[in-house]
Amino acid sequence: MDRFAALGDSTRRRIVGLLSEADRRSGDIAGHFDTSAPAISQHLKILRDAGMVKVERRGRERIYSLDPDGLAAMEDWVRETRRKWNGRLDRLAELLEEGDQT
Amino acid sequence: MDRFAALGDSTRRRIVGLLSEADRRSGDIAGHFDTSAPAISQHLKILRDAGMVKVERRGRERIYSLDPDGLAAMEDWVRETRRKWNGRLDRLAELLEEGDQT
DNA sequence: TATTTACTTAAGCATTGACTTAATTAATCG
DNA sequence: CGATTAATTAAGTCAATGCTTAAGTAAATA
Repeated sequence: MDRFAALGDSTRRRIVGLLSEADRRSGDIAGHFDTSAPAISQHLKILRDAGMVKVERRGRERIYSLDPDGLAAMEDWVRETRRKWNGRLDRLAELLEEGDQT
Repeated sequence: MDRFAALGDSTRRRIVGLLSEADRRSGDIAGHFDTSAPAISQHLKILRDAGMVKVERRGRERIYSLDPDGLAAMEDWVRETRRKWNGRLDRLAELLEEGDQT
């Protein structure tokens, strides 16, 4: 599952939101949801595979943190899409000015 | 299906990419893919419902265009997530400076 | 007006995805 | 060591998703 598909799920988006505020233990994350711990663990695996979060083992706990590279990749896509869109508007404006003979 | 789920599919992301470059007829869009026209039509409906694209009827053609509001909503989520993440870094830097007694 | 063109909607099917409970792994504590 | 705690992996279920072909709608054209 790629980054976008991973964020297509609202639970996973909320997890990313939680991790943007602070690093958290797996159980801590699960505590924010009504679903079972295994379900959250599965979501975390998907986010890990998608490069959106990182884990660090600490004793029997696993500390999850946001992977800024994953977020940056998202930003890149959005920015590029926006850039192309804006470029069209700019070209349109140029055309209008030409016709205008200002 | 919400905006993020809609963009979770790579075909739909490519459609959005195409529309960021230019408005296009339904058939024109379908021509960029190997899948059938009905499949693309279904994707377009999902993007429409998610507020990512708009349609305008012109004779028997349908002209699709990117809905910039939909893109803006995406940008908002990404920006907010980034903002919180950066906020953490800033607070960390402050703590380091305090301890530093510079 | 009959036909073609552009596109969507319907129906059916295979796959994927999210959830559950049960079982497993691994670290800590009495 | 045996029990508890933290988390993951396994197995199974059910709904949702994406695709296909067939059928339907509506505008343009011969």
